[in-house]
Amino acid sequence: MSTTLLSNLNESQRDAVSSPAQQLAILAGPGSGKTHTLTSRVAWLLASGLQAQNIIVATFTKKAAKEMQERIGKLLGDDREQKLILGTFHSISVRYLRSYGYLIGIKKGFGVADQHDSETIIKRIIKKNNFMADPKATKNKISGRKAKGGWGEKMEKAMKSNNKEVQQIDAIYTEYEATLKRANLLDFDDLLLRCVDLLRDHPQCVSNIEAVLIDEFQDTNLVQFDLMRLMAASRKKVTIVGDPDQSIYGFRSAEVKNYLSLLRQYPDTITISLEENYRSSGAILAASLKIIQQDTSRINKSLLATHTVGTRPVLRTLESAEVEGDWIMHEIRRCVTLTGDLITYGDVAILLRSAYLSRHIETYLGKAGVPYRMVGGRAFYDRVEVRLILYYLRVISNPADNNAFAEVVNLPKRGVGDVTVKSLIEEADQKRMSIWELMENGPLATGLSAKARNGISRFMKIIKDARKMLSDEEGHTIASLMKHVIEAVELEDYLKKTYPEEEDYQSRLENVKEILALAEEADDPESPDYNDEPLPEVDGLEQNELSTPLSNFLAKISLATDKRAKDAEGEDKPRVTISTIHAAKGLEWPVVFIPGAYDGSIPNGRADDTDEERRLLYVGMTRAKALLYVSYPLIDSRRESTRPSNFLTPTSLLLHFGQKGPSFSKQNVVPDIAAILRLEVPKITFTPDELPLPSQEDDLWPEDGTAKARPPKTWDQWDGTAQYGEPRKSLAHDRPLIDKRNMEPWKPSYTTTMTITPAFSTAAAVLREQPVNLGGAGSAKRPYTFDDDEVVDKKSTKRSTKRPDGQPSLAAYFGKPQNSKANEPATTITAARQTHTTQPSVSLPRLNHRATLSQRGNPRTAIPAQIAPYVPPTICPTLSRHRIGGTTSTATNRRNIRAFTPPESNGSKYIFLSSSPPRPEPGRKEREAPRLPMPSNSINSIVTTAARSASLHTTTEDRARAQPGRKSYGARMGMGGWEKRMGGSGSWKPPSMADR
DNA sequence: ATTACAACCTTTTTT
DNA sequence: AGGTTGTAAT
Repeated sequence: MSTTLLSNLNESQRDAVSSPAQQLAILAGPGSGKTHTLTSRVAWLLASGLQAQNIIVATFTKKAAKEMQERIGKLLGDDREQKLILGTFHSISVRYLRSYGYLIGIKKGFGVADQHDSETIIKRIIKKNNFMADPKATKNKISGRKAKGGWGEKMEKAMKSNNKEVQQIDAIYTEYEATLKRANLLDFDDLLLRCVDLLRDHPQCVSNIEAVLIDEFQDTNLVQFDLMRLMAASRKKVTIVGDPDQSIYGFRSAEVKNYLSLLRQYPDTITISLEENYRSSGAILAASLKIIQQDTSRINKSLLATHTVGTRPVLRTLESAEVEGDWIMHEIRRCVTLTGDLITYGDVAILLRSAYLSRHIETYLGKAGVPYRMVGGRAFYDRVEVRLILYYLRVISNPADNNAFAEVVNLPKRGVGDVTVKSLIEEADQKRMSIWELMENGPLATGLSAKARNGISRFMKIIKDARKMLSDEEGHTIASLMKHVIEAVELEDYLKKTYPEEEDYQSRLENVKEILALAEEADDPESPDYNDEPLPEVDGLEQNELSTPLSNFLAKISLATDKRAKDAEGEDKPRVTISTIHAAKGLEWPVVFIPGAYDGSIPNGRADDTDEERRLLYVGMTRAKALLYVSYPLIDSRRESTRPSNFLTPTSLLLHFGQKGPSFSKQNVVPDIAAILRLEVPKITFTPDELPLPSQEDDLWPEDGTAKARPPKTWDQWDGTAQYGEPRKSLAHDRPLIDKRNMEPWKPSYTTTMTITPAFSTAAAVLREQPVNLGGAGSAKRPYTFDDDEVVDKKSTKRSTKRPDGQPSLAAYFGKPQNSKANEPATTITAARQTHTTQPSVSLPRLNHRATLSQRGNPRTAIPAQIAPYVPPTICPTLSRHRIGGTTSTATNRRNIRAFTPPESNGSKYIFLSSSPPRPEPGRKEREAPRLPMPSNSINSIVTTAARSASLHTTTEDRARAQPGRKSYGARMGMGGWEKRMGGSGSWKPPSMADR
């Protein structure tokens, strides 16, 4: 068992999983197999004799918890994973509070106040007191203080403080807490704080706990750190996994410093770093590393590419946010079309700093018929119809919940307006009771109109009826309560009236059904309701259930971040994903766009921690496997002019980005993508005329973002984009952009043998788009578009003599010592490339093949064994397939799940290599604790790793010729096939089955 | 005076 | 999409 467990891991992962250390810190860079390692660690602990019910695994998101449980389940093969105490910090806290909360005076049936509730309460308090504070900011401040361990002494200081603002927040805080208490609500921070109280005062609750494992440790705040310590108090066996570079929740009081606190708290902590990246191309990693290294205060940590260098990331300037949307749509189409079926819509993600930035993008995707789904958009639970039902249930569960009462007393409209509600709340507050009690008990100071009074009593009647059902012996399932509400408010009629559009109405009805189904699931004792095992009995401690099935159901939903984007019909259809960067953490896609990379957006104007904004960009970039596009408009959606993000302007970045999308007709672009995705290189055959694209190149918009007129594109049916020079408005957005064929991803026809002719490429353009363009003639001409004088003016002269600091030399890329003359190989490359581009057409490699279509019509094929990329022994096939997060398209998943057979050892057949050579790791065995990771030469290591891959894997004649010294690396990996193919003839031929 | 509705403006990130 | 503001209807 243990051997099987470990055989799926690389060396450092194995060390981590099987470490006997009491306290273990795993620093895991992006794409390093973090989840895999953590799940294996859990399995390992179980195998070594720990009991599942005595292990706590805390994650940060519900999604992560779910995935973790599934993966542990798969690893174990029995049902023990069900017994783990596994969930988000918040949900684990709720479980403890439910069972033991009585010990610290928590009242039965307590509810959870979510973000929205907290905000409305604060808003009301602000209004009532005529404060000028911003509710959201205030909420964050209050939450921040609570997350730092409560109000305590700080409040006392504040009382004495003369600072008006502090005093104000203080007043709001006091009233806010009182309101929550009266309504028997705990907010998110309370859940953690109260649980800390509980475990501190009654450590017996966790006396059974044998091990505590924390995921995404860099996102924990001080309270969560305390919680971890308290949970682990009895055996002090702790494993944490995290990456300081991916700390993006500082705004929510996450403390990167917690890692240091850990070392202080447990001086014997062993730290192990996972450095190999199994996700991204070398070029993407190199660029990402450049970004994150701008933060000089960070713990330097290296990142080692295991994939080929691949195509340079793109940094694109566009005229406006609108054009940016249009451009993204075209680039997506270009990717999908020109790579054959290597890339589908499901492989593409658009990651945003802010959700609202999606507007223009959605418009254009919608117009072009590109299917997409929005993650982190309005959640399922935020839909009006769902909220209505849930808030009714909350009043039913807890009539003292004024918030919920106010939310739905006039939904649907019953003639109870804002004014009435407001005065009721105020009176109730004054009398220290709930509105409900107020209405039940006493004479009202508030004068109510007959209409309002009538409306309120109709509302209360519905609630009372439901509560009668609740106290009845039978018929008090959650679903039956829901049905009662749905009927009583005539929800269907209401929805039909409010949303007359049939489609809209139907989808809302679907949501109602969905929430009903959820309730039925919760009612069903048979359903495998994840994570609802009661806490294990602890000797000498009584559990006292504080929640009812209903309140538990509601609490769970409050904690559900899970945007139920379950579109049953769309499940099979690949879709472009649009998401915030935050919500994309832990996920990966072959192609990633990061639009809106302008100053004010990233870094965000409201953010006060620039380093965190930078990390956010880093997280976004490292989601990409093969292609990465960063872009910014010169005019944002508010029509204000912008400057590119400061993170992207340093000179040292120039080499790492291209200015526009790659030329897919260049011979290594598509094969490299295939290699990174571990797919067969598609056979691409079509005539240019048939291309459902206005251009094969990313040349529809000028690279500097100006609106200059461009030569009209001769492409039938194309009418939208040839009109540069017109004012922005006049782009023909409302006309159909593309003809019918484009509604579907293009599929290659196998009857026509064809080549792609670069329609508008000049030699210079082609040069500029070389996947790894390191400053040859093409880029020297008009290197980059930043309005950074220094760069534009000096570069062309400076480049050949002296490099700006931190700018890796060409030599570095090719693995030569830094001090060798850099421009020598450059000229050679240039010459070779020019020779190359004099050929009229460039063929993409043709490979015979295409096994039977895989399940459910997915036209893509996994790599058949005989042409599989070579994998060096250290890189385990399953790991390279590992994926974190499970929400990319099913098509993607399917492809990745496919068994991968390492090739037999006849190297000469392998064509598109991936993966870097094994890296010797001297001294790794005698690891000492605690150890701050990494020598600081990580820049070099990534660059040279990338360089080796380049020379090994990017298989063009010109590059091969440009590097006389290359063979010293190359021989190792069986270049025989290439040697033969290149044969010295000078005319490059794509590899094909004919060669076999 | 209160409520309902249409038109406009503004959007950080989330358990 | 939410919130705010202005205006018509009750």
